[in-house]
Amino acid sequence: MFSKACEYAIKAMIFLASRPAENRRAGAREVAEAIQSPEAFTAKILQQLMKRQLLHSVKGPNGGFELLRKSEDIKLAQIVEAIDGDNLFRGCALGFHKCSETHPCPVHHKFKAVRDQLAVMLITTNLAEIADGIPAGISFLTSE
Amino acid sequence: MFSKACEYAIKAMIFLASRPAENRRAGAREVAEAIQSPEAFTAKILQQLMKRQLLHSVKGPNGGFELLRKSEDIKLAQIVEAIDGDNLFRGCALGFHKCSETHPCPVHHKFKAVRDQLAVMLITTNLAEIADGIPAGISFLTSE
DNA sequence: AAAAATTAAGACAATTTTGTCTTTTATTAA
DNA sequence: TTAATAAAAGACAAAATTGTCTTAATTTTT
Repeated sequence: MFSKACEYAIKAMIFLASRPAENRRAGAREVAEAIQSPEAFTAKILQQLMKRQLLHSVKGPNGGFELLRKSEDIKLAQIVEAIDGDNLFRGCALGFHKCSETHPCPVHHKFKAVRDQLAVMLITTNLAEIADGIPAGISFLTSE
Repeated sequence: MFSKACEYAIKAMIFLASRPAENRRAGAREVAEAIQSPEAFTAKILQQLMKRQLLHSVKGPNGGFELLRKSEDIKLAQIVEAIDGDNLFRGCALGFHKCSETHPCPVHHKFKAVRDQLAVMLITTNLAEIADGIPAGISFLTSE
């Protein structure tokens, strides 16, 4: 569904959002350990999330990354779009550029409902609601 | 959403299903031209679809590929599963193997509805219903 | 039987994605 | 002010996906 990079991005953002407000900032190494992802690759992704205005970073000792906005104001769609683009939830399932309601590919109508439901979910779901389950022990971010 | 290989597979199967019953068989070149895909790569995919019991092939002059079963009896899910596996419509969105209803990843409940809708659609949609629009001029299989 | 057409198979190549390493730059703390 | 820490940037490497080419095997037609 998502690229590996996007999976890491979502996990990283959830991890940052799930930390106590007074200590939200975390370094790339800490993030990578928490979400069990390759450190250097994760660092690249965190930089992409910065360029897309989702994260902010601080260099030097005690530096690291933190959410640029409140977790309530960051939507899943923004993270996905930052890394994978919006093709998954807006593009044609068969890859046609000119596929539309009036000029549909053979599976257009079948996929439309699914794609729209996915789009609505990604656009309306904010980080806070999915991150809050972690400290509460209701959902998990590692495979153990 | 799907790999390129899977897009080609779906298009190829739709193309074959959309041909008149008396002349359903088509060679790899003909298929590739019809769906505007690289010929040799497409031939490989047709071979995969054969191994997965979705196509049958005949060698020699006037040879080619044809559906092994009636288009009504071939589901989209079988094509997708043959090429990309079932991860898209059964796996965890964040890639966890141990993600489940009782041990959910942070986005599990949010994605469950979407994934299930996708699964139902893929499993219930047969080739006939999506291929019939092509000869009728209602849907298209090329970008022109 | 021979020639032509076509799939089958496997090696090879290009591209994209994923992942690593090294050097530089900025910031903090001592 | 210096040393330590951490992000920034970019080159490099590995793996997966996408795509090509060549040779062999099979079938049909003549």
